[in-house]
Amino acid sequence: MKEFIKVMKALSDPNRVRLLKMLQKRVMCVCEVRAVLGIAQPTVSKHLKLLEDAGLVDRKKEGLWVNYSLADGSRSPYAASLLGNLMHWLSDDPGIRELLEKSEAIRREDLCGTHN
Amino acid sequence: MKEFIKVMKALSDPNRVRLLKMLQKRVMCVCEVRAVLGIAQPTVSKHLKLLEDAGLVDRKKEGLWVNYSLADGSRSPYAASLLGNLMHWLSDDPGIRELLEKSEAIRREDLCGTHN
DNA sequence: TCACTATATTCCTGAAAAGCTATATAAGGA
DNA sequence: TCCTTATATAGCTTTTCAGGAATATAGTGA
Repeated sequence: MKEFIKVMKALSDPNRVRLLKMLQKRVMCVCEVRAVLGIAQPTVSKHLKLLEDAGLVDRKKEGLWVNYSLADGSRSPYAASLLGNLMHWLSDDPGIRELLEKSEAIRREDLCGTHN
Repeated sequence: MKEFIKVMKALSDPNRVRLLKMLQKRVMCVCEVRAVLGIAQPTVSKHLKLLEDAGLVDRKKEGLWVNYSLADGSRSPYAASLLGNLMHWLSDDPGIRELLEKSEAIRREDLCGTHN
């Protein structure tokens, strides 16, 4: 039950759902997410940690960056099912579409070093 | 997005999930739920209202009682999918098994009128 | 070793939510 | 009409959680 609730809570926040929808398209680092969602960097890190604990996201440190990607679902059957559903859910949502466009236009090299 | 979040939030509480698992077996009134979950009657009513708003549960007033049942999913595709998954999810959970047994042993005629 | 930078952690604040008691509403029977 | 009873709502308290600012950690390169 605890595992199930953890996954559901992770999916109960709009910014975390947006994050997952973006990760469906490509791997992202923290500062890219920050730029697209328009929230502070520590907030992004916290969301990502929550998603990782729920088995929804994998992290891979590469040099100074940390690349986050959708989990394969091997850690939680609930996460696996929900990620599968999310693939088609909300694809027509205007807000999601807008975010995905913004996400495509962003390059991490342009973001980092300028501020944070 | 709002509809999606509403469903996920509704499924993020253990007592509401227990409630849905019980409703998989049979229709229940508020005081039956109260007796099985061991929480106050107003709390049960609030949970049920939330589940109804999310399209997960249907209510049908019959005389003095209100009978709650699982929704057919026609009001929300998210609710429909999740209810489908819930049918097999958590069926082996010890806490859920225990609740279902307790639920079977309860009759609303024995509960009501004594207190509330 | 020393700066620089991407990410994580800590601490705080305000809003949301679960729980309760007390009260209101609604339906049935006398 | 009055009383009883099942459920809903209001008001309150406590806990949880999203958000931000400030600080710590961990890589990288000079």
